[in-house]
Amino acid sequence: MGETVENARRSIGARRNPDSADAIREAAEAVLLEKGYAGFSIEAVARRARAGKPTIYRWWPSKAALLLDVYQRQKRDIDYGGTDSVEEDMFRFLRSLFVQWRETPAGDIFRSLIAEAQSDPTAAAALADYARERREHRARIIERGIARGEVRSDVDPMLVADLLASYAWTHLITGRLDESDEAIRAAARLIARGIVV
Amino acid sequence: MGETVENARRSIGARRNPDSADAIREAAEAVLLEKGYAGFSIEAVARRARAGKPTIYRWWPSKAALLLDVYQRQKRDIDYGGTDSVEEDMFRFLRSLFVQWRETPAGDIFRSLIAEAQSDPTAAAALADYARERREHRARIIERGIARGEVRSDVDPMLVADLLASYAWTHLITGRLDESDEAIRAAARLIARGIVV
Amino acid sequence: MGETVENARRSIGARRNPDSADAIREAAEAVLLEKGYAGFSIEAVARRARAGKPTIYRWWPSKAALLLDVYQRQKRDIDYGGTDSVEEDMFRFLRSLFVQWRETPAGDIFRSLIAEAQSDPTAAAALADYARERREHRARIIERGIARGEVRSDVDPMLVADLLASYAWTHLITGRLDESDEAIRAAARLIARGIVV
Amino acid sequence: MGETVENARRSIGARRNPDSADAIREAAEAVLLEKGYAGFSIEAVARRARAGKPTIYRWWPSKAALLLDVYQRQKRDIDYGGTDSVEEDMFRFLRSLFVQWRETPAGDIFRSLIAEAQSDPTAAAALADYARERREHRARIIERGIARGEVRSDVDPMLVADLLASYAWTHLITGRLDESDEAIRAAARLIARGIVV
DNA sequence: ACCTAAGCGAGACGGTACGTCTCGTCTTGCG
DNA sequence: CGCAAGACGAGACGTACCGTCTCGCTTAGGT
Repeated sequence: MGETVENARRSIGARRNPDSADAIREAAEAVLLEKGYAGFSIEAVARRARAGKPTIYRWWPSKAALLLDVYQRQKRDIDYGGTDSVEEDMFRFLRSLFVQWRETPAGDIFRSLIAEAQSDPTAAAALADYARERREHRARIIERGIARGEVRSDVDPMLVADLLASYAWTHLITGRLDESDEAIRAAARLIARGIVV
Repeated sequence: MGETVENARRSIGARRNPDSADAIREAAEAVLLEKGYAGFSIEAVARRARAGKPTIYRWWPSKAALLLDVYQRQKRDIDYGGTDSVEEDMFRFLRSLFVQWRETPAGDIFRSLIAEAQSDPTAAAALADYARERREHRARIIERGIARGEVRSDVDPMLVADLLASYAWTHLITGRLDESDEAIRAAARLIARGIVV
Repeated sequence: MGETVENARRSIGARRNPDSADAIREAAEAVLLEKGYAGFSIEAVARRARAGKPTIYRWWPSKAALLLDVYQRQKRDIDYGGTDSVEEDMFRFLRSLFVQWRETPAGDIFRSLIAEAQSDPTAAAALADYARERREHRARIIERGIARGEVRSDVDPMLVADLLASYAWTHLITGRLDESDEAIRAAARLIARGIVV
Repeated sequence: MGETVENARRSIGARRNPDSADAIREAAEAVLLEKGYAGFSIEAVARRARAGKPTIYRWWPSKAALLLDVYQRQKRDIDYGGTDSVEEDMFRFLRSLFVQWRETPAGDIFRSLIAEAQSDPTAAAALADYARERREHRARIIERGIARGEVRSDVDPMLVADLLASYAWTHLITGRLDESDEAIRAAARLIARGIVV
């Protein structure tokens, strides 16, 4: 999986060199991990990847684009439950997300992306798109609940997805990913109570 | 309110000059408003306030400290309800916060503070402190509900406050402060249903 | 000679841009001339040259290096005589140096360099090197005198060169470059008498 | 003599407090010794002396004034010979000066004063005055030589004094105070040969 | 015995410069 | 034409001093 380039990468002609792109993504992730968002600069990534800065700018127009790319590359599947209980499904989703953010670089990367989005409109747009897509995806938990008659039919699945994500995001950006399973379950239960028939 | 200094501010002896402090706070707010978080630098604030950089660093150890100061100075009271319905109280709190963030500089300032906290640990600590204090304050809505028997006594008021704040924060940082009253009420109702007896 | 850059200088690739180097040298000289050593700062030079500070630091590690460069760029040839009389050769050397220091920026630049060397060890080293090289060069006047039998063979040419330079330097740093030809010749004659056979 | 102030110095009424003046002079000397000219700032002296900056500015209008004061306070007598040989007298003077500059703070202080004089006109004037006075003093060595018939009567004593001082100053400012007695004697002999009958 | 005047330590003030960092752009020379 | 390399103008970073200011205190000398 694209281990560190040893001697030197060169151009492979008039087209994008996938090795370079990978090296840059890996370097970005490594820098983010080691130095955090504060030390995450295009300079640092280029140095680390032994890549020229223009090569980065050529393919990722902004820091945000690189962050998003790295985040999606890094992200693994989330447990969306699939039990016959919305509470259980929501609990598993939240716990799974908390674990992933806590134990892989994904959390730091996503925090960086959120930070970047507060000043860079393109990052903001990308983040908004991504968030909507994820909400839609998570909304299926509720839709399934409605379908099997567990959840009231007048509940807006997107609103519930929004509440779930909000809870997770806010814990991420305030450094509270260390919530216990009980605490997470309590949140899931509270929301579940609000929506079951 | 913050009239332009005419000739020049000077030292007023071996103690802090409140005029300078005010001028700096005002300049910080103005820069943030005009240039956004991306253009918010100590240099820019100093230039705008006609203050020396060391004067800023003397009293605000970091950009975060200045941001927080400006935010608290800017913040006005929030409607915490006080009706005999937790749903109504929560709705009023959320709507009032959305309005304030949308229609005053407070929203942009708080977004900046959140962004800053993702890279600056002191900002993160300050933000966490502030958030906890606010949560405790908002939890009273629920405590009142429990006291009058409207809310189940096994509900954790801090968890509810957390959910409320999460909803608001996430809408702030994803640029969705334009939710309709109906949407906000739907969120409040959902949570309320989950906690009433 | 040093026309003003019109639109903007740019990078010309991964190598030094001679235009920038020249612009910086010219700006340094101009600043030194107009503001004197007290007003000679890297900031001021960068401003004047419309160059970034890092560009200056990249090529001149210290103020001293820039000063020395400017001095050598500015310096023109000195009359080292070449007559058949050491007295006449020494006189011409001294007079030529006094004239140059008095009538061109070289004098002020060299004074600055001496001042800088009193606090900056790298400047001190550079100045010591330069001084030694110049002494060796000037010592040839005496060596020629020894060769043609005019000067005693037990005279150390470097000592004589040292005395000559000392006389000039001291007059420079105490603002006594306005010595008459007679005064300069008297000094040359005194030293000559001490060394002829 | 002027031991470290223990508790605090205070005003002693509407007149200069000699204790403060002494403490400042001592602090100036100590700072110069420990940090060198580069670290010699009014701030540093004030800190060291536990004095207010205005107290320093009140009595010494410039860094140069303080330096000169400290130099004169520090300076001890020089051996002006008094033998019946100008060469011996000049040698003793030079050696004595080299030793003093090398082994006491005087050398560093004087270097600083010379540096300061290159940018500060008041320092330059003070230095020029001081130098002239010292030259006149040293010229007596030659005058005595003329009086006893050892030195040619057409020799200008001030020129000889100038050459002597120049040799010493230049060695001071180029860090060559470590000349051997032989080297110093060679210089004295060369000049002596040029002036004896 | 009171009052004024000036010196004192202290330290904040508006500034300028420091030397370093990163930004995003540019151009080269190789492949 | 892509690539590594790295220089470029720009400008922010946080720190050190600059020289000035005002404070609250102390003391001496004139009233």
